[in-house]
Amino acid sequence: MKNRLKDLRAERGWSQGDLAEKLAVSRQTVNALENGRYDPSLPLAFTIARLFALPIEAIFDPE
Amino acid sequence: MKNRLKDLRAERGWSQGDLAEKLAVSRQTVNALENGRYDPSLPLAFTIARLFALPIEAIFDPE
DNA sequence: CCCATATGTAAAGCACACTTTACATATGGG
DNA sequence: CCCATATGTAAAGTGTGCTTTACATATGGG
Repeated sequence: MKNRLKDLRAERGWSQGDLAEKLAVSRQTVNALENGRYDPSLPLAFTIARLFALPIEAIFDPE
Repeated sequence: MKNRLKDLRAERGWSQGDLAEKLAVSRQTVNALENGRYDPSLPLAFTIARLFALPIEAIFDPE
């Protein structure tokens, strides 16, 4: 599953640690998501979508 | 996390087994999702949304 | 009455989502 | 140069998403 996390984060000038804090997950989790090592849980996907004020479908692409 | 699976399935006159087959998961998984025992993975949420032709946010509610 | 179909649930097992701790490397500012 | 910050990754542990097999119960049609 592809995602636009790295772009969305960079647009806002946030570090992975900043994003992790806002999402209440570890920095390693953010890194793993950005680099496609695994997909977020559905609840985390909702948290991410809410943070960026976008639909889940606008951030994640099942491809 | 709440979801509208049971309603959407009933509207179409499908059994849990029918839905499981269309989603390519086990009937127990459909039953567990409908009864809120756990949330689907993000890929499965996308499959469900595609099947019902609805956005993920129209089916699942993180509450 | 039977039986087929639908639903709920349990147990054991595997894979993955996420954690903490830890280390390596790059980069830019003093 | 140094050091702080940012990023990538690894290992071990926990919980959960999903599987297969299995059993119990309800319900409606013949």
